Amino acid sequence: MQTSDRIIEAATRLIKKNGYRGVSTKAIATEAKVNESTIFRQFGSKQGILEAIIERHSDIPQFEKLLKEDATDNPEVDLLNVSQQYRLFFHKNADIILIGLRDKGMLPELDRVLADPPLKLHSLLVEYFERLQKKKVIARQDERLIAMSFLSMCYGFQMSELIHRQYQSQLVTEEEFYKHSVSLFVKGILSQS
Amino acid sequence: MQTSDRIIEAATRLIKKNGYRGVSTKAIATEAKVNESTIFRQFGSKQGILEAIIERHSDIPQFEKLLKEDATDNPEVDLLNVSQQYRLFFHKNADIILIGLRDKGMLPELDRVLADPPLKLHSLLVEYFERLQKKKVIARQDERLIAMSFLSMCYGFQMSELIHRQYQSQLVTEEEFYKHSVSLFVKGILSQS
DNA sequence: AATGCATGCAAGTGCACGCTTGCAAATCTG
DNA sequence: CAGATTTGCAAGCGTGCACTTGCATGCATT
Repeated sequence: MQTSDRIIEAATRLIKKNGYRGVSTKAIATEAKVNESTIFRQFGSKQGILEAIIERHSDIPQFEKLLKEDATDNPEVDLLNVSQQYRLFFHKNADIILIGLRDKGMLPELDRVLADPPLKLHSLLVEYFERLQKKKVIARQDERLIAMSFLSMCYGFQMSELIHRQYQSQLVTEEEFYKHSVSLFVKGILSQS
Repeated sequence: MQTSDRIIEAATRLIKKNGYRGVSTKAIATEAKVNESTIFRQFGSKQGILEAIIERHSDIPQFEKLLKEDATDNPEVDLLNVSQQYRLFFHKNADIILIGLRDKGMLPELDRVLADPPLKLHSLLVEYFERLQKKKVIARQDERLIAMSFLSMCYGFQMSELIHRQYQSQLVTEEEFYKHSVSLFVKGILSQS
């Protein structure tokens, strides 16, 4: 069915821009070139559209694999992989994340898309750094803190891109940022204080 | 006048939680224990409340001083100061930032509170790192990139605290985070590749 | 050709919202 | 105390919103 796709896409575009409450079903219908009644026949209610948007974009990143089975225990390699995966996650879910920021608290599942990945990634990074310390690959230090530093760096860069992209011409490209940041971070955790 | 204060505080609380469009003037009146008509006599319109909220919180951070006149050119010291200032900025403007995230695009000034500080800080950091390189305090590297790494780290940590504080019990405290992160970052930019 | 289904169209319903107004009570000010 | 200002109260206005419904039309399947 092509109609409901057009509705979902139109709604996504508008809600991302104006927030759920800032968009009327009439506006969605116009944007989707569809009669307003069709929306309700397809999704039942306005909230039904939002649920459909979320369901369609449910894409949860798989950090476990990168930091456990596939880990090389060379932090420069592994962390670059993780950062790429995280970046990919932001790109795939950009719409939902932006909607989630605007309409936090509307749907529990929407909040989870926003809150879960960083939490999950932090705990995996803690485990990873613990292991590297036991193997004496990196210096002794508080794993919680280095995990948080690395996570904040990636999270901050991506969020800033999402939130401010329209206002600021790209200061640095994603690729050079991660290449440089990961190596800078690794130097930091390798060196003995 | 105590009445308008109560209205502004009530409105801030509610808008932060539900977004501008998610809060009715009636709800604000109830929360402020004030008659609804009083709101309009005081602020003229619903948008007038929002403008008053913004005006009241206009608090722009002064990074220039820290990175120019007062700079010690010891990066560990200066960057810790900057991070503290940035952290302070987030605390003072937490309400507005959260509202700005929700209702981006409603008022130009609201958008600016959100977008300007990171941009400004980035350009100041670029200048700062340029100078340290000329003085051979730190190794040769792209100032734009180290500035962005440091900024993203601070921005990411603070944004994550603002956005997720309710969901995640604090993983690390602000103080230990900055103490650790700054020193890790400085190690990274000091070491020769 | 007949049946069923998705859609368009037009009209409408009820409700919540932003906002106004007139008047009385309360509170402040000189 | 007198006058002015600020509030509460109650009623109401117009509008936009989410959502419904009945009917007509096109379109695909059998």
